[in-house]
Amino acid sequence: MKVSREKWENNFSEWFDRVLSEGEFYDYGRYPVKGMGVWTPYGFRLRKNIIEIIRNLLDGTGHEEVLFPLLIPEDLLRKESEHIRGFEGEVFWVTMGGHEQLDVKLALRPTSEVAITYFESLWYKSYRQLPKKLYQIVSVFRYETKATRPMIRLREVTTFKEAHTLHETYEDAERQVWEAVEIYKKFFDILGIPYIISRRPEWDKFAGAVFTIAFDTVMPDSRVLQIGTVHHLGTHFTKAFDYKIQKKDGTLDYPHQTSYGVSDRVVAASIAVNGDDHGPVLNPYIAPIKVVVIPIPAKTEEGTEKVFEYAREIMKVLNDTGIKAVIDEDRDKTPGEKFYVWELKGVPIRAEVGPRELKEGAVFLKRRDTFEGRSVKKENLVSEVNSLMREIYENLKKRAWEFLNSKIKRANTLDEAKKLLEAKAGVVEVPWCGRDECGLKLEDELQARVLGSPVGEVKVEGKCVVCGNEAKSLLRVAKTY
RNA sequence: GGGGCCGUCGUCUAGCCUGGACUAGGAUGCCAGGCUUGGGCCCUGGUGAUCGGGGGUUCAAAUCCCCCCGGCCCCA
Repeated sequence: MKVSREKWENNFSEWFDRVLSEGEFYDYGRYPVKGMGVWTPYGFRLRKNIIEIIRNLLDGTGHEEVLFPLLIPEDLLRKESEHIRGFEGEVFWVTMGGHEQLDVKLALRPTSEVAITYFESLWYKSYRQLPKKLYQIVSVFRYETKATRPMIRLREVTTFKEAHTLHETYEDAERQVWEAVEIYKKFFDILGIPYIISRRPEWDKFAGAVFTIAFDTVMPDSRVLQIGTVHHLGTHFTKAFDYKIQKKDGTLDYPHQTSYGVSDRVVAASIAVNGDDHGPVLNPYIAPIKVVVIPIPAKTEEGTEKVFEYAREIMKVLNDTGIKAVIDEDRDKTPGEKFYVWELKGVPIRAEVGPRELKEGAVFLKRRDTFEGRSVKKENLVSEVNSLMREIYENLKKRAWEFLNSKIKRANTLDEAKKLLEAKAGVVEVPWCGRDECGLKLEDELQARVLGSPVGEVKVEGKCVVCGNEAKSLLRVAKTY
C-alpha cells in the first residue's frame, strides 16, 4: 500500500476537521459557544501524554507548578499599560454576579503575568530567593473576533502552559530565556514536531515584553503556526507594581522577569505534522494506543474462536510489558473496515492476527507510517514492537523535518518573495536592513506576516528587499494561522 | 475591520430561487437479524429532524422579510 499525502497537503483544513471528529480526538463546532471545543476521551489522552512531557521537562529544570485563579480584577489587569493595550480588545469580562452588577469587572484571564507578578511581590523579597520559576497549566480566554478554528484559534484555550520566572538581573532573565528555548527544543524534539526559531519583530512582540522568541512550524497547507513563545519581560511588570527586591549589595531594585508558553496548538501540530490521506500518524511516544490488535476470522466458528483467543493473548503480552494495546473484537465489522478506523486514529502499529499467524505462532505487524508489514514470532513480539516504535519515531521525525526544510525558501527581491508565497512556499527569508519601517512595508506588500529574524549568527549578504540598503539580517515572512 | 457563502435526523445532504401534494426524501451511522470477514462486502427490518433561535408577512413558511446565535471562505 502506497502512502499518499494529497488530501493532507492540498486539502488540509478538511483533512484536519475530519481527523478530529472521525478520529474522535475533539468535538468542535457543536458546542453552542463560538471557539470552544470538547476534548473527547481519545483526544484527552493524547493531550494528557503531551502535557506529561512538558511537565516533566519543567519539573526537571527547577520549575514549580502552581495554580492561580481564573478571574483577574480589572484594576489588576490594567496595571501594565502596554500589556492591557495589547489585550484590551479580546478580554472576556464577568460583569454580573447573580442579579447584581459587579463594582469591579472581572476578566477571564487572557494570560497571567499580572496575577503572578502581584503574588511574586508578596512572596519574594530577597535575591536569595531568586531565580524563581513557576508555571501553571490552565484555560485562558480570548475574545477572538476573527474566524476561530479547532485547537488552533480558540476563545477558550484549554491547555495553556504558562511559565513565569523572576530574576535579580536582566542578564539572568536573558539566560532564562535561552534555557526556556532549550526546554522547548527538547519538548518539540520529543514530539517530533519540526520548528524554526525566530526573534519576533518589535511590532509583533508580546504586549509588555522587551523581546519575544517564537517557535513556528509549517502546517501541511504551507501556512505557519506559532507553537511556542518565550518573552523577556524586563522590569515592565515589576515596575508597574513598584515591586523591588533586595539585591546582594543591599540596594533595592526591580527584579526582571520572563514568561513562556505553549498551548493546544502543540496537540494540533502533533496530529497535523505527521499525516497522510488515511489520517494522522501519532508519534509512538505520545500515542494513547501503541498497538491495535485486529483478529482475522477463520473459515469456521471454532477456528475463529481460537483466533480471537490468540489475539487476546497477544494484547495481554503487550500490555503486561507496559505497551498500551487494544483489541478490536467487533464481530460485525470486517478487518478491512477496522483498518481504516484505526488508521484515522493514528495508532502507530497494527497487529493482524489470523489463522495463518495462529498456525505459525506469529503476529503480522504493520506500521502506520509506511504501511510496511512483517511477520514476527510471538516470542519476539515485545522486542519487535519496541524496535518498530523506535523506527517509526525516527522516520516520522525525519520526514517532518524534511517537509519543514522544503518549506523554507530564500528570495532576494520583493517580486521573488511574492511569487514564492503565492506558490505556497511556506516561509520565505529575505535580506533586511533591520528597520521596522521596511518590515512593516514588507508585510503590506506581500500580504503576509513577518515572523522575525533567525536566532543566532546568520551571515547575510545582499540588500534589503524593501529599501535597498545593506542587509543586516534575514527576515522571515509567511502566511500564518 | 470589510466582503461573501452557509446552518434540515448523530454525520453528510435533497427540498428553498417559484410558499400549498413535505406525513420533510436519500446516504451514512446507530439498534436487531442474516450473510460475509487478510483493505470501508451485501440483504431485511427498526431508530432517528419541534428544518440553528426569536420575531414578522400569509388562509398557509424549511421555503419570503428582520434581528440574534453559530460555522466556513476571501480580503485588510
